[in-house]
Amino acid sequence: MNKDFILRLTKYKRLLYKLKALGFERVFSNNLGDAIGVTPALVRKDFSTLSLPGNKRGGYNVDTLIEKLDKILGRDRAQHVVVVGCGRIGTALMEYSGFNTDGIEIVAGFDTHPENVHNTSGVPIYGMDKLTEYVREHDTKVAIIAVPDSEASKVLDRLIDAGIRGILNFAPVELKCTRNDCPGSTTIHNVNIALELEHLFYQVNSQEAEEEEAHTAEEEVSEAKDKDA
Amino acid sequence: MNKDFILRLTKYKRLLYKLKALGFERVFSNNLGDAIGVTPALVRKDFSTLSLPGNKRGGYNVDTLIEKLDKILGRDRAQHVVVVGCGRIGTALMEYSGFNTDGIEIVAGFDTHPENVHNTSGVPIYGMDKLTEYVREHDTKVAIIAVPDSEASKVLDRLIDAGIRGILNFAPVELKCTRNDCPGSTTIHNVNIALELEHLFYQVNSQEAEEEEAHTAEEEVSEAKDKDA
DNA sequence: AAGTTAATGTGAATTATTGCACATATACAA
DNA sequence: TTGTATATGTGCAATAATTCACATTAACTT
Repeated sequence: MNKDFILRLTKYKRLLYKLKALGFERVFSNNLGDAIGVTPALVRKDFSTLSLPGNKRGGYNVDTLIEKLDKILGRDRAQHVVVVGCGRIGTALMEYSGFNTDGIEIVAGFDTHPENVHNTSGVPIYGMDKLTEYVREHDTKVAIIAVPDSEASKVLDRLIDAGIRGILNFAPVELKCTRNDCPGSTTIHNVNIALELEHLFYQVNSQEAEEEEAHTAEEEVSEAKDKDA
Repeated sequence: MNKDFILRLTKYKRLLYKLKALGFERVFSNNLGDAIGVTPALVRKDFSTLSLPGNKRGGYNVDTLIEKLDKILGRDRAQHVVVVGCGRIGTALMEYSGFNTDGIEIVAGFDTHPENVHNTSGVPIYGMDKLTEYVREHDTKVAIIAVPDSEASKVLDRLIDAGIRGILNFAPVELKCTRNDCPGSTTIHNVNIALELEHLFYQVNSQEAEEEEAHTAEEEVSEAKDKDA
């Protein structure tokens, strides 16, 4: 069960919801493949490994796929998230519009100075001292870390202690769990924006280098042609 | 040249900067491997494919690695980014602290209503009508999209027309370039927060399911033992 | 009702990625 | 200077991921 695989599943699911909204009743592996950028064979293989059934000629039933994928991806349960750190990024996330349609809800925010938080989102903001209690009481499993990097690992510890099992980290440090009670039991995703940008710069730069090379090669070819002529 | 590979390179680089700051002069493949979570063999393989030289006993020279990686990752050029959409997320990014140390700088923001933007970052904010001009004049290659989903693909088009080659998209839609002049020439990274969260929920949920299973299995084992006894 | 077309489902082949293991070289010690 | 320990560099092996190719079967057509 690999990262890319799960990512594809969520992409399938979101796409299927959109298709359903458009009135689609069934869909083919090549439609799905085109839309999320993989080969139809891979789509079929994915569905095959999940035992998602299709019809030999009629493709896949959209409703069936959605239902089964929702189950597999755990949408049958409430998907509640807390945000720790209510600065610019934290509060921005609370207002983020892309969640509601996915059954995900940010239910609370925590900050060392909740009284200073400028919050227009309607999500309640509590002091950090309430964090553990809240998470335990509400049996919250997923949290977003949006604190400064200096606080991040401290917060991580507290979250794990409180029972959080999935963490999305926006702090500009690569968090990973070093404690012995953690391996396997807590998943951390780092959204490292600087890293993403560097990645982009690399691609852009190397692309340009390639193009220059290609250009040079072209020139050489045309020179060769000139020679021939 | 795969995605994970490039990601590892940037991780190596960042780690090396930290190590340099700590006074390290050389470093071993197992140090690096431990820190970024891969085997030492893979580190050596990576460096080998990039012809990054090491010493048979003395490991790798930190300065050399940094210098070469910076070149490979394109840090020898200015790394300027513009942000399109100066809402909560856009302005939050402008204040983001993790960039400066990486030679990345957000140089301008664009918004349909620049006069309404509450901006404390010092980054100049312009109207959308200035976007193309600015990008062309400053030869900017990378942009962040932080507009509502309804605007995202429109903005994407404008950015590509203006000459942007790398895009980090925070709008809650999966952007990809559908135009014929685009394939290969523009790289788009989607930071889809909802997708990330779904991913986490999936992992958390499936982990719990596994644990329950394991628990059940354990019980069965202990029952079997009871039977034996 | 029979034939044809067009899709799935999947074993096998291919390709990409990662890890192993050891020859090789180099820093350091005695 | 000689020996030894230790880390690299890399062909090869193992594993994982993807694609191919085609048998299979269900929906349409006639």
